[in-house]
Order: sequence, then C-alpha cells, then structure tokens
Amino acid sequence: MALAAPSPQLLDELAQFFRLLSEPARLQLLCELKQGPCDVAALIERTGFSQSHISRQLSQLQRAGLVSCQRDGVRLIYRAEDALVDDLCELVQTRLRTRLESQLAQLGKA
Amino acid sequence: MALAAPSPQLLDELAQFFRLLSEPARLQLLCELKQGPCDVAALIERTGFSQSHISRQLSQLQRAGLVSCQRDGVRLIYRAEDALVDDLCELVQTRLRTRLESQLAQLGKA
DNA sequence: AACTTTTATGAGCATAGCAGCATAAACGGC
DNA sequence: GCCGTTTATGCTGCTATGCTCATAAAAGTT
Repeated sequence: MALAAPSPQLLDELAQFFRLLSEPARLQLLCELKQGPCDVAALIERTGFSQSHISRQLSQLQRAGLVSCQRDGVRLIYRAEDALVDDLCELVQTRLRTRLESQLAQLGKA
Repeated sequence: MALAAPSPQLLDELAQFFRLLSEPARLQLLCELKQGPCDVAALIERTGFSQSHISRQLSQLQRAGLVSCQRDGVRLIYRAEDALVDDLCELVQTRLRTRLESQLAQLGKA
C-alpha cells in the first residue's frame, strides 16, 4: 500500500517540485548544465533566452537545490546539483516511448 | 553523457507530463485511485472536490494514460493505470526528505 | 570614486490553466 | 417516448506565471 493518503502538505510539495520541471525552458537549462558547469553567457548563447529569463529560471532551480552557482570574478558559474532530474526524465521518456509504441501497435491491429 | 541536447519536442513532452503532476488535486486523485479502482461519487466524497473539477482532472490523466475507466451501468469506475507515478513520487519524496535533513544539519552547525 | 561587465529584480503585459456554474450528453429504468 | 442519475463540457472570471524592458545591485578595474 504505497503512498497511502499522503498529507496535503506532501502533495503540495510534490506538486511544487513537479511544477519546476513542467517548463521546457527550465528543463533545457538543466540539460545544458548537465553537460557541465557553465556561466550565464554560455547559457544565453546556447538557448537564445534573454538574460533576465535565464536568471529567473535559474533562481527557481537554485531555491529547489537543483542547481548551484559559484562566483568566478563577476561571473557566476552554474552547475547541475542533482542526478534525480536525470532519472526522472529518463523514466518518463521511457514511458512516453512505450506508450507511443503501444499506440502504434493498436493502429496496426485496427 | 545522458540526456545530451534533447530535442525541443521531447522537452515539451517531458514538461507536459510533469505539468500533469504539478497539481495537488491531480496527485491526490491518483493517490486515491492507487488504493483501488473506484467511481466518481467516491472520489467526490473522499476529496470534497466538485464533480466537474474531478471530471476534468480525470480526463487529463486519462489522455496521458495514467488512469483508465470502465463503465458500470451509468457510473464510471476509474483505476490508476501506471506505477510510474508512484515511483516518481517516491523518488521526489526521498529527495525532499534528505534535503530537509541536510538543511537541519546546516542549522545545527551554525 | 567612476566606469564596465555581469547578474538580479521590479513593473507590466499576455497567456495558460484552474475552479465554479449551468447545461448538455450518455445510460438505465419506467 | 420521458425521467432520473451520472459524467462531460461550454462559458466565465480569476490567479499564477512566463516573458520582456528597464533598472538596480554586485564585482572587478583603473
């Protein structure tokens, strides 16, 4: 009987965490950072997002502990802090794939 | 080099999936259904949500294949379709806990 | 201190998504 | 057929959040 009647607080925190991952921009930033730590200028160049946009998204991810940053002079070097997101994405990705495959199979049968 | 530069489409689909889980109401419904299949009336009673609200959330979850339903006369019996959500929630829950613990330890040291 | 570079933040706009009300649609019983 | 029960859906308002512009704050240089 896993996850039996979780408290509203837990549900809220879970939902809040998933909400962080519910934005393609944030996922992309996380993926970029997973390639290795880099500064904001590099993120701007790679993603095409505006500086303020990136700054806001990163601060959200940082509050959740998914990224951290360290100063290098005037620049900030961000890094991905948690492998959990990787695992979650891979689980979901696998599911998306198998689901599409089964839909394909259904089409074939019909 | 996991998750290297995923396509925008994949990012969108991942984000869309996580968005489904970013709503406490939907998580709660999934949890209720995980206790076992049940009809909408029971869900209304257990959660206190309005009928239309529940219907909408369930339809979203159904489109994603996270729940399915089967007719019993005029009523619909819904059931949770995928253990993935359980796994995801447990992973995140574990992370939330360890994170709070480390924050506690930090407080102790300071 | 003044100036440059880099990042964070306040204000405003636009849009997405939730929540409720009313109503339509599906199903069964008569 | 009509009526009651259960679920889905159109419409509406509201809130939250993404995104941009402009500007402030932080850090280094001279």
